Amino acid sequence: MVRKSPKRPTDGELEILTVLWDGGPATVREVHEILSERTPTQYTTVLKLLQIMTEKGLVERDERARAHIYSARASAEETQSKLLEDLAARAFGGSVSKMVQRALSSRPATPEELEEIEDLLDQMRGKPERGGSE
Amino acid sequence: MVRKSPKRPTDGELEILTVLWDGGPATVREVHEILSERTPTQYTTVLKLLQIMTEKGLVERDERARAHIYSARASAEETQSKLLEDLAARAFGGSVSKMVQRALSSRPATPEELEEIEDLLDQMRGKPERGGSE
DNA sequence: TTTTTTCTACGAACATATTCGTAGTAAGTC
DNA sequence: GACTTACTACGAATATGTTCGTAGAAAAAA
Repeated sequence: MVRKSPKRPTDGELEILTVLWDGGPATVREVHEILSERTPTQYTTVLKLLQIMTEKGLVERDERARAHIYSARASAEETQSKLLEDLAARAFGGSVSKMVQRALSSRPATPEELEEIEDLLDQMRGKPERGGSE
Repeated sequence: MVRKSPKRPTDGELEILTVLWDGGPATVREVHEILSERTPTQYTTVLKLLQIMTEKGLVERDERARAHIYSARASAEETQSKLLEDLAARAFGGSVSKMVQRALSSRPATPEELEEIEDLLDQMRGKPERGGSE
């Protein structure tokens, strides 16, 4: 058996996490309602996924009420960062900045977005110490 | 049956594509040799994957010699861009620039890298029209 | 020519993800 | 209390990905 690294969330899981990040803790019904606007799905499909995600530790479940309330265990920020790290490792030889460059060169951003990115760069130049992960 | 969008390459497929991008067209043996340094794998596993990738159109196969020669069908650039688009869609509400910002803020780059990114931004401000792929 | 090596094809086992139906139970309604 | 609705648990079918062994042919070596 091959030991896989912490494994990123699957597509389905990520969709659900997105709902939870956007709207906060929610019941199966609520998740299902939001989700099925985009992707027609059966109620029990969402339920099952949430149960699996609970086992995996991706979400937390509050069982006090009859309708359990699920919430994302990791923040959007953390998960997004991990996904990016993962993609960088798999497709960019581990180089986040190569990845950023590809992202920027293949898709022009609006002036506002450029501005924001610019600010970020300034900020990083100002204090090049470690801010976040890893 | 749900029609999925063009579907990104799987992990295994991406690993092989990376080898082909780096070293150019190669036989199964060559791919296997390079690959198995990182990930111990059986020869026939690589063979099978390459066969599947041929069916899927991810690689092209030159059968003139006994040992077939495989080459990546899409460039690294194209594929990387697609992977980024895909991740942006799945995890960043479709916003590439949000994704870039997350990538930059979670992982400081070296001054050289910052410089490169800076140049890219300048370039984009110079000509904000569509430049590249897609 | 016989033997050994190198290749491809392919089936099959196994793992993981996804989807949904059915069963059973608790809660609300009449 | 009887009936209907809302929920969870769970099994199972299906899809896809991954891994590898075996068979057979072609080529190279002896």
